[in-house]
Amino acid sequence: MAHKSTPASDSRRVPTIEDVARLAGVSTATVSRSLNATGRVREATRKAVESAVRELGYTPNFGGQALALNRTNTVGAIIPTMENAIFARAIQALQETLAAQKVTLLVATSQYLPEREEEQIRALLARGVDGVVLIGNRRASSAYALLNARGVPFVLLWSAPDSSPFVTIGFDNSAAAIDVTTRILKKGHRRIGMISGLTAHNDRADDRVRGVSKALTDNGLELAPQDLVECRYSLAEGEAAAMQLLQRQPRPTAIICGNDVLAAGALRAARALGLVVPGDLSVVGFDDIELATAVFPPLATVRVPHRRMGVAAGEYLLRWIVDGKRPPSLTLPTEFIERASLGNLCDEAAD
Amino acid sequence: MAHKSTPASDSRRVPTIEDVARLAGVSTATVSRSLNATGRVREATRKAVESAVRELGYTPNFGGQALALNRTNTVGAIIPTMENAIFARAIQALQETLAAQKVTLLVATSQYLPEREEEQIRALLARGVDGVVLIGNRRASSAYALLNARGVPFVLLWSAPDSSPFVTIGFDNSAAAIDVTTRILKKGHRRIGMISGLTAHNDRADDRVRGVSKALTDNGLELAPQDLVECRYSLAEGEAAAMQLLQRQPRPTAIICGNDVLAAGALRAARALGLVVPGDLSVVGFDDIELATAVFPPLATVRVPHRRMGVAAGEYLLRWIVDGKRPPSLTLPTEFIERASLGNLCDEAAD
DNA sequence: TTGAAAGCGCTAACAG
DNA sequence: CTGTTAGCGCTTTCAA
Repeated sequence: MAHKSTPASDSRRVPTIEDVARLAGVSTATVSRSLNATGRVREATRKAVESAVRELGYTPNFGGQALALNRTNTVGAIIPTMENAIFARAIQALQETLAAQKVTLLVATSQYLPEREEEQIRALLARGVDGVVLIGNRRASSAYALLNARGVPFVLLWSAPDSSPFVTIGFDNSAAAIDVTTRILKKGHRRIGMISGLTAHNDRADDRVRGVSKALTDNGLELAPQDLVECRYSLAEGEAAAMQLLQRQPRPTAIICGNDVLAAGALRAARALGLVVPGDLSVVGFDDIELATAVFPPLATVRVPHRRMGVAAGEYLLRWIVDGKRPPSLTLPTEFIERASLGNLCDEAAD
Repeated sequence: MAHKSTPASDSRRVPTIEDVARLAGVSTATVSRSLNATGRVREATRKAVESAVRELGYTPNFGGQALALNRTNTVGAIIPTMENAIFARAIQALQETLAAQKVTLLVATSQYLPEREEEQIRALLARGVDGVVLIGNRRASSAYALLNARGVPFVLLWSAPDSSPFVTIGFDNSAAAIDVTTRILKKGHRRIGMISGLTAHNDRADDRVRGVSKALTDNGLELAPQDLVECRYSLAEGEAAAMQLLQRQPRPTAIICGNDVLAAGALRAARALGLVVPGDLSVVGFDDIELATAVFPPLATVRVPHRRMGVAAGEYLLRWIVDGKRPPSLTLPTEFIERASLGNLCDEAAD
């Protein structure tokens, strides 16, 4: 008791709601009500509380609040990597959207490894996140089971609904790839190679390959096994993959890449082989990150709705967390961005 | 009481330590001890607890744990931006280091804005982070005051100790810039321009400018106001800045850039003006991110100890959090990376 | 409009 | 080696 009556002297101690209550001459309940604007509080009281808060520099204790509310105001996102800018814009937008509602974003990376992703899901859940954002819609059911067991709302980005019964906010990778391929065909290209990210656990990569393949088939061509090289999303691997494709005889006149990083690698390979882009070879990327215009020639690519996905993910999740009602999926458009790396084979022939 | 005796029927409820205790036939204290390996527990008991945990799918409640321990096992980092890869590798390394000790990393961005950074510090503190990582060592004292008031350990990355009394883990930006400049001078360049990030609230940028300036002065040259252009760290602004420098008569034979993104922009400007790099113009960057070798010609640049800073930040902070003892600062070496974008003016003259 | 008091789930003395 | 118990700081009935 004697201990309780003099804690104010302990100036180094982080102030609690009780300190505020004491200083304002009210109860802790009133402080809480006043701060959270829940329940009516007389204006004078509110003012008193406010000034006590200011004087003490009070901030609600996170643990206490989380415990009492059974809510952490935290959302977790697991992205494959932070090493390139692919997910940065979406994450940034997500963070801003959440922050506007006083919700913090926890970002983890999976390095494109399913086990690592599941580990991270577990970690986020253990930290009591109120919602989760994942990239892509194909993963082991055990991952979804974790989320469902806790009843934590989650949305999947970067993919279209697919057959998946989950909330998806993204775009149709396959359709986008079909569109790209069709445009390349229209330019007169017939020998087309593709460099893809590893499709094994990556629905986006897989869908893009399918799209290219379908478009070719629909036009009486085909994406033969040797026309497709899979590798990790790095400049060096993209370069090596392009080298491989360009060694073939006759070599492709166009290479479609699973993302802009791979495409930049392909550009480097072309240069190493003394090939001129787009004169000897056309290259198209995917994502439209800043890198696409940093290289030369600038990359024709597919612009993906980075920010809109991030914003929508935040909004959907926040609403879901509050009202408990699962939102519908959302599919956004992509846009083909024409740039110098894609050349017109017909024109050239006419040269 | 009647309520308390049947909660197990409530299968949807997230299990608590009490459920585990009940199922294992022990007390909650024993469960806690067993799980946290604090205090001796008989092997058989431990096994029983373990199986109960597994059966219920129990995970400690974050709020409860945070409240009891007065520790969230969370560290926050505030970086200027996620849009380019500059900080990605360090953050990744930091995250891995922390994760190994079951500590989660919270990443926020400040967009290079001091007010925004302070806001984020406040937010992190409100979330009860146990430690904080910031970039750079110059900021308003109010920012440091926030940290100190809460007594939260924090480290500053990317800079050298400077005059700052805080724990710094980084490198000497000025020395690195001097080194770069000296090398360029050795190559015979005499008209040297510089593109810098905005130095106003950015000690790294400022130190790099100082370094270049000092090296020039020491060699009987100078960095005149019109030889230096400041802009934001984007490709487009870097390009515009380079345009400005290259319009001068006589134009510089070398441009030193505050980072690789700016350098990539300079490369684009050179190309737009029909200048060949390094024949007509040399360009050097800073950071050595992947972009440096994605562009053509590949950028000579300064390799910064990204990963080592991230790892050290994690280790220092963890130790500090645990034992309460402030660690010393750490200054790491940088390395000049010679690549094709830097040409030899003497040789050329000799051609 | 306000206060008293009962938890939220967990840990750490303290006893045994 | 294990159980009892007293909080950690906050929110939220329930009364007044």
